Order: sequence, then structure tokens, then C-alpha cells
Amino acid sequence: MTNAVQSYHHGDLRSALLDAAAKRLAEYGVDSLSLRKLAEDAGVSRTAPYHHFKDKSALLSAIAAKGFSDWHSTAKRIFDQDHISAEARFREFVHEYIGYAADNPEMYELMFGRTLWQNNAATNDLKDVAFPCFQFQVTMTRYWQSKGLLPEDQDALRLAQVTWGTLHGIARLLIDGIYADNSHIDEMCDCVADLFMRTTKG
Amino acid sequence: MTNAVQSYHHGDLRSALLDAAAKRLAEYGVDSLSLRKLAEDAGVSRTAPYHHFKDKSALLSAIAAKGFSDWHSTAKRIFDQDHISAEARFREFVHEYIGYAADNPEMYELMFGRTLWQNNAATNDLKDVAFPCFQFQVTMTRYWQSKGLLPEDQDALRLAQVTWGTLHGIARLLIDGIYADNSHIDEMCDCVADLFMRTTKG
DNA sequence: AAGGCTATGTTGACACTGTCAAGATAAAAA
DNA sequence: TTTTTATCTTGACAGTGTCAACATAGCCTT
Repeated sequence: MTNAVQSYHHGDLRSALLDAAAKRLAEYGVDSLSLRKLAEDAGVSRTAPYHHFKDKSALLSAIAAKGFSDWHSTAKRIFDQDHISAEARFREFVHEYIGYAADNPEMYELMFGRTLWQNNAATNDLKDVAFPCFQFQVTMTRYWQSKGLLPEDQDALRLAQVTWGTLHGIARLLIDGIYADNSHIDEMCDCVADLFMRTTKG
Repeated sequence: MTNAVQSYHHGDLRSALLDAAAKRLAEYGVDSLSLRKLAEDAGVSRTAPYHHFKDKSALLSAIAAKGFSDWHSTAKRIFDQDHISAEARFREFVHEYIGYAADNPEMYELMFGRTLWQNNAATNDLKDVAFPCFQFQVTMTRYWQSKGLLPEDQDALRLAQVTWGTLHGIARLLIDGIYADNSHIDEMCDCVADLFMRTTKG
């Protein structure tokens, strides 16, 4: 399975730790993610990770950063499709957002949860990846406003906060298993899209 | 400050623990809430709390339960005002919900966060208080639909999930300090109310 | 090639956590 | 008064993040 020859230096410990972390994250969740277990996964001593990450938050930030960059790509891919209508893309975006959260609950929790964002635990590296992702939400909102899908008389920033807040809230209700369950995701997404977009119709 | 005479039996340790917990919760947050510190606050040994709460989750559940019952009262008070219009009450509800979250971020986090709800950590006692609170959201949604404030062609349950999800999401973005900050709360609330209620106008 | 610098890995230790087991005390019940 | 029960105690264990001090090996310069 692992290298038969165990050399003193691991070679690529940083990547190995991130891989192990991603696996444990998806399987057991953020809360039961310990540096010591990750070190053991990588076949290395408890404090070895500290030569690659300042502390636990730095490691978590690194994982979250990958999540953000992945999601940003997805969002751009959806948004940049020019062969389907703006409305169809809005719908798709809603479904993809909630779908991503539902399919990767622990990653979503890490990316948007309090663990990293509450006490400035987020690395600058993470912020550099996350903020453009947040900004993109505003960009899209402006576009949807210009297409008449969202009301134009509302401040774009405020509206972006509200639309994103909506998706975020539903995602969290699903993930945390409060009140809503995963069996009606598509219908909930359609309901959201209807509600927002019907605003400017009729 | 505390009793001059320290008797072997505390007398009302359960209440003392809950009080201490509420204080620490508001001041330092859920994450830095340890049973041992609470025991010390109450002037009692580390394991004394276990005679009043099965485990840490049970204690947290008890605090959250009080939060739910408080919030349920507030919600009912707002909803039951018959001297102002349904629309005004809807607006007030939005402001109060976000306001409650912003004013009691750590309590909100405990009530609606993953700590209790994720791995069935919530006590049955808590569920008994929380579920009616969730249900009330549906009741209100139905009422607002009947008043034409929210679209009637949407399934009430789904719509309740969406409206609540929206408030929940905005609350969380504010609390976690992601993207939105507390300086424009009222404007955001008005934006939400406008967006939802304009749906059925025009 | 030899020596030294630096990146990377190691063990030991500390303070902190939740929780169990076993014993001590006092109040309530018999 | 005796016995039971509720409550509180100390001791212990496994687990956590993190620091300090030390070990190894690869690279860089001479």
C-alpha cells in the first residue's frame, strides 16, 4: 500500500496531509478532524505537520481554498454559457449551488462555516480565493438585474446578500438536518427560482 | 458574591450551571464552553455536572431550549398583533428575526447550528420545544399566503422552507461575518421584505 | 569532496478537554 | 434509627493542539 522503504523525509508531506484531510473531511466531518490523525494517516509523527502549516486553521484554510476555487470554476462555467437563456442559467445556478452543498456537506460547512470565519482563523491565502468568489455573486446579481430577472430598483449589493443568503440558508438547513430534508431538493430550488424571478413578471 | 458557607451539597446546581453557561455563551461563544469551567464557576468539582446532565450535549440542549421558547414567544407576540396590517407584521417579523440573531449571535448559533442538530445531539426535551417553533414558521407562511403577501400557488411547506431559509441564511452570513456586516441590517431586512412581498403586487 | 546551512522530521512535555469508576457525604425515606 | 438515594468528590484515561529541544538528510557553497 504505502512505500516499502520509509525514508526519514516524507517527500511530499504537504500534499499527503491535504489528501488525507480531504478524505477524512468528507467521511467524518470537520469536527472529528485532528492533526494527529492526519499525521498518522501520512505515516509521520504528530508534530510534523507544523513544518507545513502554521496551525490547524492554516491546514483547514488550505482545504477550504481548494473548495472555493473549485466552486468558483463551476459558477463561472454555468454563468458563461451563452447558448441558453439567462433565466435558464439562473435556475441552473440555484440547483447547482444547493446540489453542491448537499453533495459535499462537510466541505460546504468548512468553506462557509464559523470554524474559519469567526475568529479570523482564515488564512490570507484563503481570503484571496474566497473573496473573488463572493464578489462573483454580486457580478451575477447585477447581470440578472440587467436582464430583468431580479428587480432593478434594489441595490445590487444588498440584493446579492439576500439572494446568496437565501441559497446559503437553505443549504444550511439541509446540511444541518434542521426541518428540511434532502428528498425535495429540486422542488425547493424551483420554488426559490420562481419566487425570485416572478418578482419582475406580470 | 457567592455563598459564604460552602456546604457539601450545592442546593441548586442545575440552575447555577445553566446561568453560568448562558453568561459564558454570550461572552465567549459555544466553542469555548467547557463543562469544567462551568463547574468551576459554580464552585463545584469537574464531574458534579454529570449528576444533572447526561453529558455536555444535554446541558447545551437545555440552554438552547430556553432560547427557543423565548423566541417562540416573541414570534407569537409579533404575529398576534391585530391592530396593525399583515404586511407590517411581516416586516416586523423579518426585522425581529434578524435582529434577534444579530443581538444574540452565540445563542442563535447554538439554537440553529450544527453542534446540536448534526449527530442527534439534541435532547428530546429540546426537540419538543424546537419543533413547534419550526411549525409556527409554516403557520405564519400559510397566513401570509392567504393574505396575498406571499404567492398562493406555491406549496406552503416549501415556501416556508424558502422564507425561513432566507432569514436563516442572512442571519448566518451576518453572524459568521462572511461578506455581510452589521451596519446595514435594517436595509437588508427591508430588501428581503420588498423582494418577497412585491411578488404578488403589480 | 568537505563543511555548514536549512528544510524537514522526531520525541517529550504541557495544558486543556469530556467522561467513567469508585468512594464520601448528607438529605430523605423507611 | 437505619437504610436508601441524591449529590458531590478525587482519581484516572484517552484524546486534543501546540511549543521546545533535538535528529536527520538534502542542498549549497567553498
